[in-house]
Amino acid sequence: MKKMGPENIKAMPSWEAGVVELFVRGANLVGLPRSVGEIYGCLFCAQEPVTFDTLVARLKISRGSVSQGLKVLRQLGAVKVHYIVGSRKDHYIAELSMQELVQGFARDQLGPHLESGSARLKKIEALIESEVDPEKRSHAEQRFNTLRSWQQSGQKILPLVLAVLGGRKFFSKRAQKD
Amino acid sequence: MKKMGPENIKAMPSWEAGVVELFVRGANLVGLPRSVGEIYGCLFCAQEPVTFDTLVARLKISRGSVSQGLKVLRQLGAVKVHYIVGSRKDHYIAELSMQELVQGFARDQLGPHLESGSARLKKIEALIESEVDPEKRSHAEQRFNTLRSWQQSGQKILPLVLAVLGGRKFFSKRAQKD
DNA sequence: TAATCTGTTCAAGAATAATTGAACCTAAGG
DNA sequence: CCTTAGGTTCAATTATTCTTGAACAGATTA
Repeated sequence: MKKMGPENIKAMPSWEAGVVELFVRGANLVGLPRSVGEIYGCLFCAQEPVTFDTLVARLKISRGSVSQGLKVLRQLGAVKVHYIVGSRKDHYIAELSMQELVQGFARDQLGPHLESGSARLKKIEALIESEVDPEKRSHAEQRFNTLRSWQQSGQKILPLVLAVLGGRKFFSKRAQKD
Repeated sequence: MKKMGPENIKAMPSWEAGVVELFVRGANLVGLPRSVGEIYGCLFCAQEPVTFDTLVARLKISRGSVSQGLKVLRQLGAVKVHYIVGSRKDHYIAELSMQELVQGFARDQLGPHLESGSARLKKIEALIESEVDPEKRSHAEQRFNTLRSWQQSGQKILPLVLAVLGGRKFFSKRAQKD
């Protein structure tokens, strides 16, 4: 089979650089590493599926970063693998549906936090009932109720956001293996 | 004037420790340093206004951290200073209105990002019009439109979130000096 | 004015998080 | 089998962010 010659490694056009920068800031905003933003940005701009090696060349980051970044993005549902016939390389494309992106983020990044938060609230409640002496109990309970009401508000918001973005359903329990 | 004896420095009750932990994780979730979460958590639990020194003692963190943490929290509107008569010390109380907290966060943390994002979008648009060669122009424009539609969705969401939390108005331009 | 009390600032050090690159798999080709 | 291409892993390095504490500034009192 044909050996691929050196790839498409011409410099990134400036509008793409701008988009990449935008996604780098976005990634940072939601607590993801810069490299993840770069990779998504690059795929977002691309007209055709992009290979691993092209990402390394275009972004000038290490193979390790690309591998890990793609892993995160696949897991979030932000990129899809596009298998191309006579090529052993994986080709990647960006998921452009905001709905998908937000759902993936909610599932993988927010979900676990919300669950653990919920567990912690239960613990706190138990501690209040068992360890706070009566004179202070009422105040502690009041604060606890505030926390719970915040949690409830939070839970209302997520589905709402998904609805605005055109989404239908919410996250169940997760699936998708590495 | 009377010299204050050594403060209330008994160990933090375990339910408070739990709440502090919760806020530490919350702070981390929204990109704020641990110490800010600790301080807010401590104030949140307190029955009465708390002094600077009490925070240092209860949380076992440095005066510098407390000073900086309180600065952030004041700026966000998450704590208020409560002036108490015959005391030169500042006393702090936590703002318990979720609405206030979210508004402050939107104004100080999100706002600037959204504005700069908007500016970047304009730049990208200009670059596409001026530098992308015709065969690729249409694709680039299509991607740009996707970005803009995402931005618009984002802008719809914020007021909506504030509404769910009982808020009325949104952020204008900011005020409040250090 | 000196002395003390409160709190702030910021450079230096400590702690975290991200990136790199070489070793390492696995599948396919020869 | 042995080799190579394509990717992944992970320990070590590097970059970033947080915390600390000593020096500082203002404000009050003696």
